[in-house]
Amino acid sequence: MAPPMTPARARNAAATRAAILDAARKRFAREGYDQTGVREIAADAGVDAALISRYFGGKEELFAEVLSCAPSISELLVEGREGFGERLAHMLAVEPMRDDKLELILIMLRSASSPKTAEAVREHSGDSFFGPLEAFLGGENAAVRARLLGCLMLGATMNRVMHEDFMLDDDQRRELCVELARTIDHYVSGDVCGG
Amino acid sequence: MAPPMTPARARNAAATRAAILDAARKRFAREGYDQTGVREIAADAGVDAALISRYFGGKEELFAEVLSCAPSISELLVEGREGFGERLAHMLAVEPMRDDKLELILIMLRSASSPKTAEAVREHSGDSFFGPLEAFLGGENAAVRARLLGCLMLGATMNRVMHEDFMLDDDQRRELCVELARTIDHYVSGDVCGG
DNA sequence: GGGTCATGTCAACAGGTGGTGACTTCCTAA
DNA sequence: TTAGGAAGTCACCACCTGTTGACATGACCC
Repeated sequence: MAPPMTPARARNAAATRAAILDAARKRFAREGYDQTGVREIAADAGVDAALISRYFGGKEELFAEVLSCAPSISELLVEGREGFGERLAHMLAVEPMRDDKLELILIMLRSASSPKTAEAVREHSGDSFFGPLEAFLGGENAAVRARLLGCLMLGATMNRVMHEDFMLDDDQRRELCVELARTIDHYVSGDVCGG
Repeated sequence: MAPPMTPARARNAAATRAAILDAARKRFAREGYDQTGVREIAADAGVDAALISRYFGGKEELFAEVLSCAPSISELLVEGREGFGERLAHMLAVEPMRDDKLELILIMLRSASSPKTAEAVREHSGDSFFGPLEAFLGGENAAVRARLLGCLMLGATMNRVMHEDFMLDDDQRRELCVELARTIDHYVSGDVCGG
């Protein structure tokens, strides 16, 4: 008589930790820190809620751990400058939301207002967002251009999730994508538009 | 012998309502819906927390009322197209945060993640943000350009409040302002940059 | 001046939150 | 085979939140 339902993972602490971390990352990205309860995370992970406090110390520490494990912005940059604007704009505006790519932005976006997480989000976006972006851009005013790109990325993502796909139809979203790509490339290259 | 401490407002329902509304607007803009408790709002307004439910039906209805009373984006548009980009960029990036101007954006920003308010925010931003903006822009693709401006405004505001003034010094913020103004004017005029 | 209704106060409740400690179960090493 | 500890489960606590109903008090009209 086997145990009623060994849930694919049999008393493996590392796997349990990973499962919690994974469930938390998805929940935080979709709902934000405040709207996510430890019981929901635990249910998703198939574990008891008490384990979250046991393994991570608490919900707040779990969030910090999620942030530090989340994929950095670097994954967007490895393909280099060629067609960067188009790729990024496409991902921001027309592609179906890729959780694995935009997850970090979504987490930051939806948890930036919570005082418990604001500090962690701020620190992490400095280290894992603007840092790599500045290095990628290079040049004298890289910091400023990185912020401009950041505005565009955060604003686009927020607008897209707040309203359903910007409240635009597919054609309009493609138009938006074209303009977005131009602006992004403009910020990347660093040359001015109007003289 | 005057009453011991008539707190500036003596059993005036309209004034009490207004005081609650005012306190709520400021709190919602600074902390967001979730982080604001009815007891805090009531304390700011100098009234009892029970009056919020009595006058507005509940916290959620109070938020809706705040939204519908908040100044629309139109106030930014009345000065017309001349120097619009520079004015807007200046306000977004270098001016000290004007509560009266950016309050609506801040409220939407900080309360967009809460399921209780998401619907109201979505509706209101359609009616009071993108609507007037589209009308202001005019032209064939006004809807798309309005969204682009929306991305920039939301993203800039979010970046500015998330990090302390973009994590930039004054000179860099002025640089950022210049580029921002260019991009804004570009979206407003609707002509393309690179050919 | 007294009745009456609007206005304001207070205490308590129900629901939900994260966290904690005692208990059980399973694996493993002596 | 059996102690011992790791891994997991459960019940419960303390806290906070929005809301409600009963009560007090003021103003206003007859």
